[in-house]
Amino acid sequence: MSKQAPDLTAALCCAPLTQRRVPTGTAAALAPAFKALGDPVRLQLLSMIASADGGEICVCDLTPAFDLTGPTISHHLRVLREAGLVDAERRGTWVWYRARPALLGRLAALLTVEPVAGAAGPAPATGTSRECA
Amino acid sequence: MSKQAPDLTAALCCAPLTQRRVPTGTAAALAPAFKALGDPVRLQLLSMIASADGGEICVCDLTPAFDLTGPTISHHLRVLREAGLVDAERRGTWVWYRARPALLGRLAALLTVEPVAGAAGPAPATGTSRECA
DNA sequence: CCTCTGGTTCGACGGATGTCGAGACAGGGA
DNA sequence: TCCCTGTCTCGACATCCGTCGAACCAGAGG
Repeated sequence: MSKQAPDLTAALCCAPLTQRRVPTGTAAALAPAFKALGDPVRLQLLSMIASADGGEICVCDLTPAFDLTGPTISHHLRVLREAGLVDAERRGTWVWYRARPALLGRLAALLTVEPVAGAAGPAPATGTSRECA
Repeated sequence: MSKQAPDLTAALCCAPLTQRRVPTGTAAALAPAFKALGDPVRLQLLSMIASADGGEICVCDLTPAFDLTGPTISHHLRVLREAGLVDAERRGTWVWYRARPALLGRLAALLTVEPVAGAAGPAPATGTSRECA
């Protein structure tokens, strides 16, 4: 529980990679998220979760989509959870996963090659992104 | 040398993660790039390369920016190279690195949360059938 | 109560990864 | 020529990662 969602407060800057050098703190805060995406299974899991109808999906619908055992899928889901990319909630018998678009948007903004004025930032997110020019 | 630039032809689709499920081939092709970004040192190296003045930077300017030995920096640069994120060229005594914006843009598009319609140029005519050229 | 199903945690295994020192290679200059 | 600087390769080491089987926990019904 305590490892859920690494402190993204260190990633104050969200200017694109290609514009100015990313600070050490930002790199340290965002690299785990990229590492979590660095596995084909997790990439597909996140996609299935994020594109699910209704915004959420049950683990029972994720597991049969891969040639992997239950514990392995559960491990990958925990990695995504601890990276802050998804969130889980148990309702009755089943556990439902949903995506966290805030971090996803921040990663996309970091990799953007063109400035793309009016960045698609997390509108309902915490506080104001004052640091983002 | 033969490992330079993994076949990105498998990543035919470039629709955002959140729109539809990422195919297995796309996930397998793009996951190594995310894995390469999953290290704070490599994230800073790529940023220094991509944001360098003139579009390229010498290894001799990268190495002193970290508390790491030469071989370690060289290793990280090779990972970025083999992921197709950067390119290297030797000119005289020094080796110069430059970014490859194509793959970077594809990764950013995959993580985009909003379609960003109309952000650049006229509206896309075909609505949801956004096929990658 | 017991049992069944869904999901997670634990422990273990093989393979990959990050880091270093030592050495090799490339190019420029004395 | 020899040497010096810059960069990469090699070998080694400790650690981390992906995967599995077995066991464990949480709810829903009997």
